[in-house]
Amino acid sequence: MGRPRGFDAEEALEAAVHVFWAQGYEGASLSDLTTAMGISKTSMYAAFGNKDDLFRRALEKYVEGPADYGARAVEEPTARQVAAAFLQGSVRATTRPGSPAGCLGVHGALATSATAHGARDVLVAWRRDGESRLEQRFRRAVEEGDLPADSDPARLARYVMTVANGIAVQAVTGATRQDLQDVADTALLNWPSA
Amino acid sequence: MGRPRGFDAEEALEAAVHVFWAQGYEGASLSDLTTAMGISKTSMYAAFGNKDDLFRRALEKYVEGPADYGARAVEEPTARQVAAAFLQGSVRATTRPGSPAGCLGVHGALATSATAHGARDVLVAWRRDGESRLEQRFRRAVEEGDLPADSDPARLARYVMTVANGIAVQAVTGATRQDLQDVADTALLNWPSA
DNA sequence: GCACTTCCGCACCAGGCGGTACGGATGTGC
DNA sequence: GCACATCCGTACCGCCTGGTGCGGAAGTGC
Repeated sequence: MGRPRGFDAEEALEAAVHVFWAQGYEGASLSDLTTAMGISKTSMYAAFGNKDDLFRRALEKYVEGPADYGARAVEEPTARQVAAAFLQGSVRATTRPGSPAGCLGVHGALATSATAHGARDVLVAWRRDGESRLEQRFRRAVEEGDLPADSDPARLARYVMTVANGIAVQAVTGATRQDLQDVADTALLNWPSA
Repeated sequence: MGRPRGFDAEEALEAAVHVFWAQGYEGASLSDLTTAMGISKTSMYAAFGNKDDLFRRALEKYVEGPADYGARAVEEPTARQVAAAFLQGSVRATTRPGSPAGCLGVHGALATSATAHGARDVLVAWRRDGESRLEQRFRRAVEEGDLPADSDPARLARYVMTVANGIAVQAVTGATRQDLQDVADTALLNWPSA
């Protein structure tokens, strides 16, 4: 009952994802966001709560969409393929034509003004979670004999995540998709095998 | 002649370096800066110009101080030692006790609000310059027979820089010095040799 | 101790920030 | 078509931003 919402919330959220992706949490002002979303501040507050809530919703949408390569990578059959898929996924996500360069998560995680601490903490937790999923996957690979028994799953996971983070930084500062694919390939030259 | 300045400009600049390092260009407000520097806004403007100029001066001091590992690394005798020194330098600089975690350059390069474009461009240029110094050094290594003849110096340089950038991101989000040293070691396991 | 130069604390500026109060417009179920 | 719930444009809030004008205090060389 009552008058229904005059805009598509999912579409508006999609627009917000792009703004946060391009400008980070702090760099994205409410004006930037609502202009891109095509709605007024009032509508945004009614529909999403506040800037912080909007960011969390946007992050969810980002994780399920452009950044779903993490969840898919761990499904690969071997540890090497997991690592390759993860890095290739990060290369593609951070250099996607028509989308902002870089990674929404990395942008936001480095935001440091006091008002952005909430957003930052969410992102740090997300990154940690991704790393721990990789670690568990690599631990399974050791059990399955797919990685040498003396491998250190935590260390490998951290290595892969670090390279992916570096790729995100490079993408923002102008590296091309091919440049970064070369980096990803280079990073995997020494991958341990059982 | 006239009344001399009541504070040490180099000391004040040092304080500004720490604030920019911890909070990035956008995250560091004039209040944050002048409070840490122990001077008034007026004095800061008289001594340094404006926020942008202050940032450039701070970056210079950062490059000559905490981030001088780049210039020193390329002096190492072999390409492998160059890469190892560069990565170890970045690990140490980004996890230095008593200093902010992470890299001033990476923080600032990801700052994206329109007012920060000046600072960002300076940092992107700095990063590019560092990468090209590494590339030149690796090209020399190929000539000297220190790297295989079919090595790609640009690719190796980009790889090293990418890992270093990833290290900076990880440092901000809580990785320890030991964690990151492990990452650096892992990154060098596959280093090509002639 | 004088004339002069520089410093620097205070009060202020316009503009943007995230966020909200209000009330008329708009659509709903009955 | 009525009563009601919801939407949303406007106008506004206090606060902080980077930056400045002013005038008295402070130190200089002579």
